[in-house]
Amino acid sequence: MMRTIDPAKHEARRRNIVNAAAGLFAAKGFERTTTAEICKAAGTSTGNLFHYFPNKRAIFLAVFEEDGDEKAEFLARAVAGDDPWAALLEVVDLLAAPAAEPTVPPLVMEAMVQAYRDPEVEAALSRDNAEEHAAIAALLSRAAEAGQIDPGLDPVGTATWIQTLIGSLYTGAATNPGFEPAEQLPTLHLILRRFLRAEPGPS
Amino acid sequence: MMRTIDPAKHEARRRNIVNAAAGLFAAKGFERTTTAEICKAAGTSTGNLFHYFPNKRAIFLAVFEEDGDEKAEFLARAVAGDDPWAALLEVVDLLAAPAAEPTVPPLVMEAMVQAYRDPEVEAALSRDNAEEHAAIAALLSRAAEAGQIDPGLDPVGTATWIQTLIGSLYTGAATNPGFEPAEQLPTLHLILRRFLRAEPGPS
DNA sequence: GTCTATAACGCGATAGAC
DNA sequence: GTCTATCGCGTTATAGAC
Repeated sequence: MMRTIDPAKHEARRRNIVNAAAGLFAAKGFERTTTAEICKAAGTSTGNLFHYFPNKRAIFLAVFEEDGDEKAEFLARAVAGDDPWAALLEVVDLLAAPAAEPTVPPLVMEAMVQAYRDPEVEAALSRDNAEEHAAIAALLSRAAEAGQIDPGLDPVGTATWIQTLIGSLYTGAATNPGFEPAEQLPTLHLILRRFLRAEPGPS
Repeated sequence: MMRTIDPAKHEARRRNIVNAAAGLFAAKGFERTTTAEICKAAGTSTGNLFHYFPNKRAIFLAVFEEDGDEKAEFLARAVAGDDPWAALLEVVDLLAAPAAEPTVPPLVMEAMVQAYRDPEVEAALSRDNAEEHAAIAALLSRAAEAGQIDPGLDPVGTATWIQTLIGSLYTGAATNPGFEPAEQLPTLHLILRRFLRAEPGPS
């Protein structure tokens, strides 16, 4: 008598719940989304939902616990590449890409707000942030050595600014109705090019 | 027997409630702040609170309905000034200044999130946004005419980017613990100078 | 024995009657 | 200005299906 059955079905059901919840969290926010709504959207029921997750917060956290591995690999490969400047632009594009999906920017906003009160959300976000920051800072250092960017810039502080510039695509998409992150990418590249590649120069 | 009393006292009491609520909204967010807490913090009681405001949302809205006049004046004066580039930097500093106050960034985050669902909040924010955007775009046009910045930049799109850059100071302060907007202002100026004043140049 | 569904509890918040 | 009715939420206790 197969004791524990297919973990595949378990995962599928779990994912189904997470996906349904993600849509609701994006549309209505965490607190205004009720567990009953999640159940209805996922086609399941209360008892079942609390069989997969201990509480509502755990569902929210699960939304953001994905695809960490692929990104880490990509970042590692980029840092190790030959052309730091080109790699930097690729990293920027990679990190900016999800902003074009309609549900992601509101979810990111919600996560930033929740990170304020919930230490677990805070931890999850800062882990991701630190990973990206390290990769960007490393690329900036290497690009400076290679003479591709202004060597006078502090890699740590500059990396933070690049992250906030990418973040602007998310906040912009979440707040301005007509803001299309994909359209803004060329401008972001232009800003970075002019900011980073500028001659040290006077004043 | 004076029927309707001093509107001054009314306003003071109202302001008192709004200020107390603002602190709580900043610390705990809108939904997690209870009307009872607001009452306690404001030193009043439930019935009295609902005498001044119809519901909790109205209190939240009142937090953001202030000092509109002074800012509008300042913007108008800046646009009319002699040196558009200097005026632009002054406008940036003015709009960035509140980010240094500890309670403001979380409140702004909360407002951006609430603007998604609440049309009234959305309206209030976009009114402010449009005002600032118009001023910045006008300054960009004048600075381009005066040969102070790259004339190839689209004033409308560039103004939006400048707004998001300023917004980064708020989101950065709200998310990164060690992020000090005041310290980042010089870097913001540097980014703007290099981005905007660059020669049109090739590539 | 693992998964799913129903139903109900306790809590706390809003709002309005007094 | 106090007090409290009403309602909706997250959660759990209980019981049935695969």
